[in-house]
Amino acid sequence: MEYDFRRIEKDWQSKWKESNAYKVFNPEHGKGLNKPKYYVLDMFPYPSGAGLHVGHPLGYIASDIYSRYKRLKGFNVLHPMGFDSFGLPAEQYALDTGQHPAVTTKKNIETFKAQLDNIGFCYDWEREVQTSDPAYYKWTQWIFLQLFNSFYNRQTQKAENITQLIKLFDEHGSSAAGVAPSAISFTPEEWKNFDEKSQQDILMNYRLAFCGHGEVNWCEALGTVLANDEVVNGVSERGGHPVVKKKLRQWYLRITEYADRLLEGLERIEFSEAMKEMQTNWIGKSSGAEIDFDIKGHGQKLRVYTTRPDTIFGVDFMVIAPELDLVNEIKSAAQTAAVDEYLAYVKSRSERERMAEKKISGVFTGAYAINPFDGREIPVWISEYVLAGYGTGAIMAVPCGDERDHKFARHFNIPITNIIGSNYDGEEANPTKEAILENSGFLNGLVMKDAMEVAIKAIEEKGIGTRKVNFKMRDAAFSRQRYWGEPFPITWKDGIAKEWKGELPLVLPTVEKYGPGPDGQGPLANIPEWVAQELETNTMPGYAGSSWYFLRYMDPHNDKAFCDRKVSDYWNQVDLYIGGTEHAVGHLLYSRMWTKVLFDLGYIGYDEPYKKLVNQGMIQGSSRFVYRVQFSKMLDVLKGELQPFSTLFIKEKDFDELMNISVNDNQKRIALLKEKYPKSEVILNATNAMSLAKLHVDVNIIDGVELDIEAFKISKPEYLNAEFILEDGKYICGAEVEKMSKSKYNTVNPDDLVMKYGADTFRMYEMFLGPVEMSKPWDTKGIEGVHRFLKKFWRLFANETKGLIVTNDEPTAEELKVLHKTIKKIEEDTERFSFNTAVSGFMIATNELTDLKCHKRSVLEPLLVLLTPYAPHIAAELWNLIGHTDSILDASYPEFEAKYVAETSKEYPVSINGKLRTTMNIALDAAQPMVEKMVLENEVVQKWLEGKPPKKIIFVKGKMVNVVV
RNA sequence: GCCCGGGUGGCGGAAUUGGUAGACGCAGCAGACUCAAAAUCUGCCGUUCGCAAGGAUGUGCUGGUUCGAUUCCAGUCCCGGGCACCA
Repeated sequence: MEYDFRRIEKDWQSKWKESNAYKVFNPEHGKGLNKPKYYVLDMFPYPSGAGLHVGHPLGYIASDIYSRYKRLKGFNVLHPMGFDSFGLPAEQYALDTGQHPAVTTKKNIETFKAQLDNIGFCYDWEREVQTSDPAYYKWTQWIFLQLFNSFYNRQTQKAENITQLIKLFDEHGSSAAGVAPSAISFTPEEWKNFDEKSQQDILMNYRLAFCGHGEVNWCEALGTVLANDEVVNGVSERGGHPVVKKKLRQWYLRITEYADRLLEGLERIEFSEAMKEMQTNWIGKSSGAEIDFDIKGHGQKLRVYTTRPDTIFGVDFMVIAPELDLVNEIKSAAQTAAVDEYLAYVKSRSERERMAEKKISGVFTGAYAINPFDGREIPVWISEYVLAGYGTGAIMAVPCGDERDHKFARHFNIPITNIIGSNYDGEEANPTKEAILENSGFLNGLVMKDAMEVAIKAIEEKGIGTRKVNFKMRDAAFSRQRYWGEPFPITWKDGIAKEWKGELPLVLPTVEKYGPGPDGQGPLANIPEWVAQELETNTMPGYAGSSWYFLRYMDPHNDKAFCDRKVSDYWNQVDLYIGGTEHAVGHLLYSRMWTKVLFDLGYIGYDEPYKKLVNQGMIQGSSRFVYRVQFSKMLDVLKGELQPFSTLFIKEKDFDELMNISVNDNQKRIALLKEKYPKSEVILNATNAMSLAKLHVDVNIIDGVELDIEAFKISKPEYLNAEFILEDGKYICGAEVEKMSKSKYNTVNPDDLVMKYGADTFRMYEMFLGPVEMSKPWDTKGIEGVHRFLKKFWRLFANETKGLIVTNDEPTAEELKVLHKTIKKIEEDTERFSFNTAVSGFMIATNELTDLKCHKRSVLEPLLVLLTPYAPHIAAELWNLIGHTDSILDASYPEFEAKYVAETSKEYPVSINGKLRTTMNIALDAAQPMVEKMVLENEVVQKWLEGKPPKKIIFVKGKMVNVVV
């Protein structure tokens, strides 16, 4: 009876499918109610055309193991899967091939599902969601309308319906409590007398989803705007196309109103410190003050933002962002030419240039600001290092305390005032907060961090400024000029945006062509019927559908609500969320905001979606290279035809050496080759034209680093006559770790591994590679070891000749010890997501039981249950083989206490410095001084000190490890 | 530049967080079974001295605390990730 994993896995997968074994019940159906709930969620995939590679399932396997474990522990577990099926690549594909994105998406999803089922996940597919499904995006649109129809009440600190804001305006005008300051102030009467357009324009400034004109990240190549987190180093995250700032009408989410709550919420959830740090940095909260400076000889005031009001006496110059209108109002006649020239220069520089080369530049405006405390005249400069979009777009520069200000002052020879005495060395700025202030008027003698409060109070008393908190985070751009996304249920009439009157969903229409519409509009603008209805022509961004999907899984077929309140109360927060770090400041921030809004409006009962987040590491590809030298006939070169004449594959280090020789020095290159490979036919016949190339080779035809030359020639027939330079009869490939991708020929398809070793082996091997959180290059080599383990495990139950060999004998103490040790280890490891050590635990137990020749049911049965989450198919098969008629999926996880106690010796708990230790484990010569230091709570040690030594002390390598009475 | 992680055999990685460093697996070496192969099993496997028993040394580097440090502290050098003119 052999371990026939192919048959076993096929059988069980179809059995589980037929019996709906993984169906999850909501409480109203009766089945879940008496159990506590547990919600395990994976970040759902974008169904790309490339299918799954071995990197994808890492997190899915971990979550599947944990779900199955929790289920065996008696929880009602929700562990769904779905697809984030709106997005750019499908649309790009449509542009290229003319195939409708819905068609390709459907095909891709089918492939994904087949691949996932192959690995044996316990998804309830009846709960699948697809963001591009009208039944799903109906509710994305509905939630969008909730955002559109809400504002953030700063007094109650939550989202409220827009009608409440209208009421506030009716009663108190623009100065109503809780209403953010507005550009225009108005009384209740004025409000009521505004025409509709004016009223709507004002309301738009408060809606949580709003439309505005602003500088957006415009990507010409993609023909759409991008959110800040979708732009990396001045190019688009997807595709790496250049991004420029452009003023456009766009939809936004007013996420800035939630900045404080998004920060506060981090304290209540289990995210990794790194993740919290990333979100905190992105939100970028800082507190300080805004201060007005009079400008000499102008009615104008210059308002700056600073986090260090304590340094107000150290201000030696001011800097304004070049984009500010104020610049032109205050520039002096003498400086006008210089200022204009500088403005032109700034305008000529692209965002990328600005980021790439940060050189010190700027120009004096000719104006002076007056320090409100000592009346000093401070020159006002403009420079591109001050950003128009942050704070007031103007700063007070304190060179002795700020590195950038210091460099600027040095560069332009501006005299530096020292207010921190010896803490400033004249060479480098010192941003300390601990120094005692000097040359600082009424702040003299104060420690800087204490002086901050004093300074802010003085500023407020003088009426020249206020305490101010600023955030780096901006409102999120929420519209895309694309086709394959949710349409906005919004109509425009006379410049007023209104909720679409029809019944949701507003279905995405079919288009003839997917190209952009007129004037930077989306493809929807090409459809006459759409435009005739005055519908919004933008669509929502990719993160719209993913911002709330975790709620839809709870109640996926509800057509009355996005999710019944009773159901969302039952399933509550996601207990465990597994996914990559790449969504740190995108999806994870947006979905937290949406959750808070839905909570504020009373639709759900909690304001954080994810209780605990585990970031799985990326599995990188381990690429292999061959190093090609190609020669062409001289005659062909002269004719301009570079037909490859002969090909040679050389060693990596020789290739590197060749690369160091200039391309123009072909003779030198050939000489080097002749020296290295004097026997090579190819080189002896070499002519002048040589080309060098480092080529990716498919990792699947390589064993380690050794190239299978025959297989290589079959896959690339053009190299049939190529010559290979061998070392010890082998061609050794170069190796590099890169991102796993088809174009690098370093992807490994899980289907192939499942076919060769089985799903159970594949699952366990992915876990065995190392901690889930860790990124590591894929290496197929070790998979044999895990496969051997499963075969060995099988042989504890059955044997080729005799068949089933499980006995009903009583276990020995030694066997029980193995069992209990293993139970303890696997449980603890599974609880703390240490799946790699848990797999080791199974291997150790199997080895030990094999050595003990233990085939006893009472020992093997609990182990089998233990194994179920990790290798469900083999566990189910063996469970039935040993006579169970029920499903192992319903078995109850064994809750034995692990017992280490052996018959012959006892370990006594000893407390050292207040910490409990289970063993005494000390060097012999060090024992006496240590014992004197110990807090003695232990009879044996007490007696020892009284002169009654224990019966036996066990030493290992001179160290006492155990005490026996 | 700033902020987080992390440096342990030939390799992936363990070490219950201050108590036998290198579990488990891969690779390697030697052997058993076999006509042979596959499969399976046994032994060895950080470095170094030794025929051996055994000794010395060893967790990036330099110090420190401790009876005892891979673990804690200070300094330093590498590697990975995030942010990057946010005043």
